[in-house]
Amino acid sequence: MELSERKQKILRAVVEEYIASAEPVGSKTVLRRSGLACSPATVRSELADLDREGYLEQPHTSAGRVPTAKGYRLYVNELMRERELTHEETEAITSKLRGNSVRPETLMEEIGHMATELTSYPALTISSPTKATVKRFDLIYLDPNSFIIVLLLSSDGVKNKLVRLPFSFTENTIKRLSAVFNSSFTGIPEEQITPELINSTERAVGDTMGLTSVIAGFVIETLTTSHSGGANVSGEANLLKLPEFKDPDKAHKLINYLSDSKNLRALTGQGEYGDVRVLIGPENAALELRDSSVVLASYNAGDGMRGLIGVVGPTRMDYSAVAAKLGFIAEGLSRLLGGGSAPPSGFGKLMIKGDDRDV
Amino acid sequence: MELSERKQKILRAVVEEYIASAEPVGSKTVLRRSGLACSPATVRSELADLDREGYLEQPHTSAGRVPTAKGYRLYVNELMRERELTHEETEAITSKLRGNSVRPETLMEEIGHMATELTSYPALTISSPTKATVKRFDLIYLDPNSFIIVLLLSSDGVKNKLVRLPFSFTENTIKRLSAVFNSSFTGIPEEQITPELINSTERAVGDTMGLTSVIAGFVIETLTTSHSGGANVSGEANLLKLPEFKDPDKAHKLINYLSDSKNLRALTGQGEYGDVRVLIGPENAALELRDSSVVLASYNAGDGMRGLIGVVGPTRMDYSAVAAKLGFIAEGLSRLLGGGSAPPSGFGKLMIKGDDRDV
DNA sequence: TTTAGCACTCCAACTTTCCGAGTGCTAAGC
DNA sequence: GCTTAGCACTCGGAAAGTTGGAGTGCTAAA
Repeated sequence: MELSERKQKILRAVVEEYIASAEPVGSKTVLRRSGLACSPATVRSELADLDREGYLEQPHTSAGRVPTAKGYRLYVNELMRERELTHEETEAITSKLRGNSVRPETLMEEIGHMATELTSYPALTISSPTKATVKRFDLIYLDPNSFIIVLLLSSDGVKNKLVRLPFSFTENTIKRLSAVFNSSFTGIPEEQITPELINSTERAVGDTMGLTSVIAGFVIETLTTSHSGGANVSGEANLLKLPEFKDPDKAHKLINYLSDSKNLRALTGQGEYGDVRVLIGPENAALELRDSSVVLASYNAGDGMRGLIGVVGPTRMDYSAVAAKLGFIAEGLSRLLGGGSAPPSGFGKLMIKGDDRDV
Repeated sequence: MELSERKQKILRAVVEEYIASAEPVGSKTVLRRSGLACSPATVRSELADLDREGYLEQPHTSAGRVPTAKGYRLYVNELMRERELTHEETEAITSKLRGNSVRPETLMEEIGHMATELTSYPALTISSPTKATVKRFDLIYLDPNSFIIVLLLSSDGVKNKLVRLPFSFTENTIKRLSAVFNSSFTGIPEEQITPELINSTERAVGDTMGLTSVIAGFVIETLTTSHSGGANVSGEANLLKLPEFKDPDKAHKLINYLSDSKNLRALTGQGEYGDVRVLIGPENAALELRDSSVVLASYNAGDGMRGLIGVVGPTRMDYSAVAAKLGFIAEGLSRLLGGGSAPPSGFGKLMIKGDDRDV
């Protein structure tokens, strides 16, 4: 059922006013904000309708109206005006991305901080799990007791480890190991590194000291840990400034929930990069997020990997500004990390996608 | 001036009761807790004395007593009974340290989590800055446009970078570069890597493509970033459960302060590893910490580096348990990271050191 | 020096009062 | 039929008032 234009205007006014003030919105305020040419009484009857239809609700009789999740949903899907970023904002983001000399360990953390700063909500970043393989294998001989393992992964990440052992070996052994590993452990996914493969490699090299299994162990560890993507949060303290979290216990529960990266990874969903997903209150699967909203933008992290950057806040969130900012960051990240691959058409136009589940 | 034994017992009872209950402590409660054989009236007059001498204070007339910073200080220095860790606690710590396959990137973070869990206060870890040098230098040739730089640092950390350039070079060039760098860039601190050195290296190799400066740039970056030690916090949300942080604003300020690693690094002080430092309320230099306490244990991170692990909490903190736990963790870490070097005598006996500044 | 007794203080929790913003309803007007 | 002015009503929340109990300091006697 379609809402009349006037109802839409009123709903928009209520949502935007509530987002700004966190106070229930009354008929007079709606009038002031929407600029409609009618009386408060008319607005009141319209408000009562929107209330009946489930878009608004009253904290108690004789209070103003507050949007419901359904109301926010309609607002986000149809009523929200696209927020243009100011030049300062785009500049801040692009310069940050450019300026960063791409130290992959800290990049996502810094991006998270930037998102927090820009939106003043806690920000989270999630790197999708990858099916990495080893692209190139090297051992660097140091001395009779130690060598370095260097792995170049299919994602172009480089991992290494210094191995120091209580017995000695020759440079030649290391060279031979390096060659054998380079031919038999490259290009295969983690699950194909079976005990049999390790055994046969061991025999092929004539290794009697267990070097092979040490090295294979590192390969497996590297592939599995790079497999489960990383996740982090920043700016949790910002929640405390919001009136909806004046109860420390509420804040505590949410922050706790966010601080477990397992929970964050559960937010990973399907969707093309370029999407901005908005999950409003009860649309969230997790109980702890049921009266908060999450906005997630996904980016192309190169090599077919997707990553997410998002923020968490009260349902009363400035969706349009947040979505625009996150979308822009994700776009920049895709350019930075995604390499040559062209972004999907419409990238940057910001496609807001909601959850498909019934509410 | 020495306190009479009875006064000491009373002070201890007040501190310990207040730590446990967070409520001002009255004369009857002191009596119950201390087991002294006298009447409440006697205790009252003693309390009044301790009040006059600055060890205790009253939130208001006709309330019980609360320890002052001076009171806590005396308690920590002289009155506190050493807390023995239970077998479960020591077991939890040692097994965690043993179980950890020492992935240096995440080790300190995990240790921080452990400290939070054990003490239920926010935990922080700080790795001291190092003067690292390059111990060994390698370039791995991949294809005409790319190679990997591998640096073995004096701290035995290994750093690497994949370099991909828009022009091509031969495997031989890379080999030559590797040899030259390995001889001229190893063993020297960052400040000796001057433009002159880079220029002369460039000439020596006959490099006209700028490869030398790319590589030198990475070396410098690595040495300077490993130079400024890392810091991190975990478990900030735990503050919210404490009555002293029921005001979200207070919690917000403190959490914000802690989330800036610059501020954390400012906590680094002198002292041998093996020390446990306790900073009580106003003893803290930072304004934001003035009504909180910080307990810091330092550990030997090997190679002459020191690291800190600590927790932040209200002045009403269970100092003896916290100090014991942190001390034990630091001890374990020292053994894990500090390698062969023997711990200073008395390690594990837990030397509590206060701040030397006047209060 | 200790202790019992007592008057006094003051917070915290609970009620009560009061105000105003905002509603829904009704009846008149366009 | 939609809109609007008028009006009685509701309800939360701030302000003010009330009460009880825990705890104190002082005094005088043991």
